[in-house]
Amino acid sequence: MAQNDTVTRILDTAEVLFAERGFAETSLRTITSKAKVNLAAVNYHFGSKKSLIQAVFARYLDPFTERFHGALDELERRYRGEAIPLEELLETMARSVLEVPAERNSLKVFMRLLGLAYSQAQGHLRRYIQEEYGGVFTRFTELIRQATPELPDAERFWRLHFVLGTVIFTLSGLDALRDIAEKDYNEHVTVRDLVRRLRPVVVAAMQAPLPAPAPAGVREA
Amino acid sequence: MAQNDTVTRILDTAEVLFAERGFAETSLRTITSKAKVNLAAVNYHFGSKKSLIQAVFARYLDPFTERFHGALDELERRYRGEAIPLEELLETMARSVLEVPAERNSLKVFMRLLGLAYSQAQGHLRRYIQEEYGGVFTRFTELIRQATPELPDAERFWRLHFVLGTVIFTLSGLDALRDIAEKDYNEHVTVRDLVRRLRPVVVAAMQAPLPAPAPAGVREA
DNA sequence: CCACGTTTGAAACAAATGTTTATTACCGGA
DNA sequence: TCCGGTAATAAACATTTGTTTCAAACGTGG
Repeated sequence: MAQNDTVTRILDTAEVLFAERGFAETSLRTITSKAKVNLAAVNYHFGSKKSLIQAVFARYLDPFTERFHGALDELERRYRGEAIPLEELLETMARSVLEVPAERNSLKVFMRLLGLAYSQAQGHLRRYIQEEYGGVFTRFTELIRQATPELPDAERFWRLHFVLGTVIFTLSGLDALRDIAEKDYNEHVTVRDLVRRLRPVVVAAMQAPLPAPAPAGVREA
Repeated sequence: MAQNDTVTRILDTAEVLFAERGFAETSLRTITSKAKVNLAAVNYHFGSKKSLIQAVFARYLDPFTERFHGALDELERRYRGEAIPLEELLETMARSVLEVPAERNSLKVFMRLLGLAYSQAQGHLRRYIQEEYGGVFTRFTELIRQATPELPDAERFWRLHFVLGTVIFTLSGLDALRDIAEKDYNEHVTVRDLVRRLRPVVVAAMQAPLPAPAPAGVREA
């Protein structure tokens, strides 16, 4: 159990430091000293810093995709061929996201990591996540397509990313925002609280009227 | 003009490198070599890397805040005391954002920088932007408050950040998304195009029905 | 044309980074 | 008990980082 102990201690420490400061801003020495393991342990157990970063993500995304796939399975079984309602799909995704880190206790970290994965755009990370977990996302978007047949394909594509942006952006920047909200409105905000607030907004966004058609003949660099 | 030339050449090069890779991932040597200036020039003209980062932001945000303040002035004059409609406010903000980098030609860079400012959370950057440009944002949110009297204060606060998340997230990650969209839907997407698509979504998000009240007595870490 | 403050230039600096190397400690199975 | 490989440790490695130094080049006002 000694090996496992070192490995998980590294992962536990790394994930919160990454979430707090980003990848480049977190050195292996900071991680190992805080985790009380030897500096060389990271390269011994993971091979490199890149691989450590990927391992941190895998520890969240592996259980998530499994859970999410399972939830979608049940949803498809329940609706046997019928199109699954949009709210049902969004609800299921939210529940799957919320359940995973509950096994640990750091939903906040999970969200922040997702945000970093998008913005920091460490080339290797984006590629890794795409190749490793792109499948479940493809499946989800296909179900969304069936649930919103009135939307043109391109419009649905963009709206999905709009709401994805809302969710990831808000939840990953939660700490900073929470401070302001608590000071100004004197209410303590939990992640679940935010999800409750996000629900009607996300649904409204997906069902908003179509935009005015693009003015023809306008060019831009 | 020799000094100015070096300074702007550094800024021009730095802003696109920062936008592409982030701050920590961009070394001064990369900047100066690409800009064809001496390594020491950055420290000579800006003092430090931190100050260079702030200068990059100032070059966008100074004209923006000036323009935005002016646009809000005119709006208040036009409505002389009446509450300004929500769409009008959002439209004005969008226009102000779009106009600024048009003077240069890198709206993309501007958006990406905004995204980084949020996510990378370099302590000093957040503080700098807040102190230097917090005023215009406060003014804007107050006008939004008057335009949406039906929203509880806390709800409006969060929704503003929801839509802010949508916009910044989408526009700052545009390049990656554009590639997918172009491949799958065979349409070339411009920023102005996205803004057109964002408009109804943002309005719908702000006007979505209120969320169900929070279940009482639920605690969370 | 000269002198002086400003800007550039090449080199060096100290500090920090990810990674590698030997050496030692550990510990379960023959 | 002793042997095997696995894991932990301390030290060193080569790079890369931001910053500083000091001399040379520049350009402008007297």
